[in-house]
Amino acid sequence: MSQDLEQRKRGRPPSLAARAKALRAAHDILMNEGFGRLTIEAVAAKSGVSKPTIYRHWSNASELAMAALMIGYDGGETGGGGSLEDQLLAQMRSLVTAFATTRGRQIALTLAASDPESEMTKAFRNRVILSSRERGRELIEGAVNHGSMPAPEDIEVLLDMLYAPVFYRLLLGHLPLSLEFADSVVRAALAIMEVRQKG
Amino acid sequence: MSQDLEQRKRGRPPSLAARAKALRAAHDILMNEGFGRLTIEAVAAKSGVSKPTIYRHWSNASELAMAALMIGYDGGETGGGGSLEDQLLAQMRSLVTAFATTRGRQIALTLAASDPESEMTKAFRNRVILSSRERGRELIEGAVNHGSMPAPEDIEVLLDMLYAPVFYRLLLGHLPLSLEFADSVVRAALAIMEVRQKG
DNA sequence: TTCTATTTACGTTACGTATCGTAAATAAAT
DNA sequence: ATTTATTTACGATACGTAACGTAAATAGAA
Repeated sequence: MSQDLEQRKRGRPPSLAARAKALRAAHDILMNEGFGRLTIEAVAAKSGVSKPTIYRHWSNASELAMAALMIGYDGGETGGGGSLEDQLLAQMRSLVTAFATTRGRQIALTLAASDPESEMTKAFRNRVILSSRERGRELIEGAVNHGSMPAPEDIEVLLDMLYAPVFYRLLLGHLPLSLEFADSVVRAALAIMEVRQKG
Repeated sequence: MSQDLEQRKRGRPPSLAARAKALRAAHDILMNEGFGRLTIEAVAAKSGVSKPTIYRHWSNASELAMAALMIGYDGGETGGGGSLEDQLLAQMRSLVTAFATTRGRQIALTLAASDPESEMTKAFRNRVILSSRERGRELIEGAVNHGSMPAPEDIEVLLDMLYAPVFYRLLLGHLPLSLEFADSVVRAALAIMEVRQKG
């Protein structure tokens, strides 16, 4: 076997097909019936994947729910090319798309509003809020190192200004979380950087 | 409430109907499908009694199987009246009746042949073999105290001669376990007692 | 190269319990 | 005597795992 391919473990490999079936079923239940109806038994029944197999991939229903929620959200990682603005725009749009639906927002709210110490809440915060912010940091630091933009005076402030408005709307729901809104936030944040550079 | 009636516990009483339904279903499964098919899930499905309720009455499938097996066996306790011979005959017939069917014998064999330390085997030994023997002891001692027969020289030997042949045939199956056989054993044992009395 | 042995995953079925809403009982208050 | 409060059992549903037979893979022997 070629040395640049990861050597496959002995024995029957885990089935990506089974995993995908379970995730799709979980996603369907989340979107169509709601968070409360997402149970291991329901996913097994709907997907045809056995409970032992589901438990081989995820520890509990919360983990599965989180993974299912993430199906439509790739963290902007596909936006590898283009300028910093292009990349940030791609990430923001992906983020917004994942939660813009009514049900998506309900689920996110349920997650964020539950016990702060619950696995679900911690998973949401880590997987979505903090990881999005870290991805943004990577993009900005990459652009600075690349010489395509000057180092910001305070990158933490910049990151907060990028992501706070999106999660603010997501969690409060007082105004629509649209792609236009995502674009505006990115452009405004970058404009601040340009002003600072000129001033 | 009358003081000679056991005061009923507070709260919802256990349901004798539920218990009876579960026992009947278990008995049907034992007789029609065999010991291996007797599972808590099968009994719940067949009887309509929930698994939690079944577990309130019996600790596991083995206990339930034993209880179901005993449905047709009342330990000869109904033979309250009559002579010692009448009582022993009634008990022996009841015992034989419980195991005389092909399936009954298969089940008893399965029980007796399994791991000597298993709960099932212990339960069978205690509930059937030893308790039958103890019931016989009670009947004989009752008759002696009653003055209707003299004390046997060795009651343990007498009990063995009464019950060993029945269980011997039950467990080996080399000859039929019939009501006539039960009658013969009782009469032979009593005849020995009479001979000893005269000799 | 083919065959056999071994390892690991999958599905089936069962286990035994947790949680919750409801039912059936008694105890206490009115 | 009636109503309300409290206790305990029931059924529904879900959880998470055990055991087993089979499938899908690699490793080793021939």
